Amino acid sequence: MDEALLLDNQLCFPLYACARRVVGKYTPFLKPLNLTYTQYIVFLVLWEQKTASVRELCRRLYLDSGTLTPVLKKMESEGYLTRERSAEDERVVTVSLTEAGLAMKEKARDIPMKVGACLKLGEEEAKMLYMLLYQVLKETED
Amino acid sequence: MDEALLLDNQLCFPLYACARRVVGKYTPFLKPLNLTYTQYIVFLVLWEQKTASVRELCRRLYLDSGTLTPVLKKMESEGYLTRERSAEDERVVTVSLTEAGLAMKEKARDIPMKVGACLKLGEEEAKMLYMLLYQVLKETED
DNA sequence: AGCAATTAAATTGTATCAAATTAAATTTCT
DNA sequence: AGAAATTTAATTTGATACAATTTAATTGCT
Repeated sequence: MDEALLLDNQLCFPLYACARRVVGKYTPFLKPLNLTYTQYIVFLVLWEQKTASVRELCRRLYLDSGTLTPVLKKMESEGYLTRERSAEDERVVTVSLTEAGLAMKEKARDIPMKVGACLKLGEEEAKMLYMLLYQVLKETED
Repeated sequence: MDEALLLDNQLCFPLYACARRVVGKYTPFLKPLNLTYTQYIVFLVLWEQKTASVRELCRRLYLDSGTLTPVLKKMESEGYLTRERSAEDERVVTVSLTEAGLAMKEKARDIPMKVGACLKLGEEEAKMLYMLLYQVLKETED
């Protein structure tokens, strides 16, 4: 028998399933705000720094421009942010939060707490999981 | 400041990014076999048990029929499996591996090892991560 | 200065995903 | 038995993802 090929022996599998499950836990809280998960994580960055290039967003969110561009355009059309070519370097598109985008922060304030409650992980376990995930992200760079 | 809204404080985020990253590590090994990751995990189940209902596949893979049906049809059209209505209960579709599907197992044999090498996690860490992920999957059921 | 290499976004094509709906079969209840 | 409820798949719809390509701008090299 091929132990290595057993579904339950593959680390990738629970990782993949778990990510979809946890992202899904956000849906009931995001839906009333008319936000998707991807839009939400874009907001998380912009609530921190208010302005970012598309490149920076891609890097921080581990997403590529092919994914983010349409999401950003949608958010722009909904009035949550603006997209402008940089004057110094016209390749760069700078994304900036609008007042409406900033206002959304209040409505989303309690989401992390609510989702956290769904996970039922102890503090130590959450910290450990967090650490291991970032370790994998770091080790698999490039 | 809103600590909870910081991107780096959200467990969901590295989980989501990490899952996509690790799935991406399979691509270079799956592409020569002309397989996608989803097709690969369907194979993982079928290499174990040769036959499964769509329902069983959905449950084991944490995917729903909306995702699996087109994948299974594609794999059927490529000759890797068959789909048949059960005689006893015609709601049930039974998926069965063909010879070609079984033969694929040989070609995929070394994939777990190759991908595992990319992750660079120690045995203890891998075990811990694995355990925590399954714990989250269990705690977030229903 | 001028060309090559690089970089940033956007575009295109393929493959997922999940939620909601539909349709058919089966089970349960009376 | 027959209606109602449940179950299983399939379908439809909307939003992602990523790879590969394209376009335009900038940088590096000579």
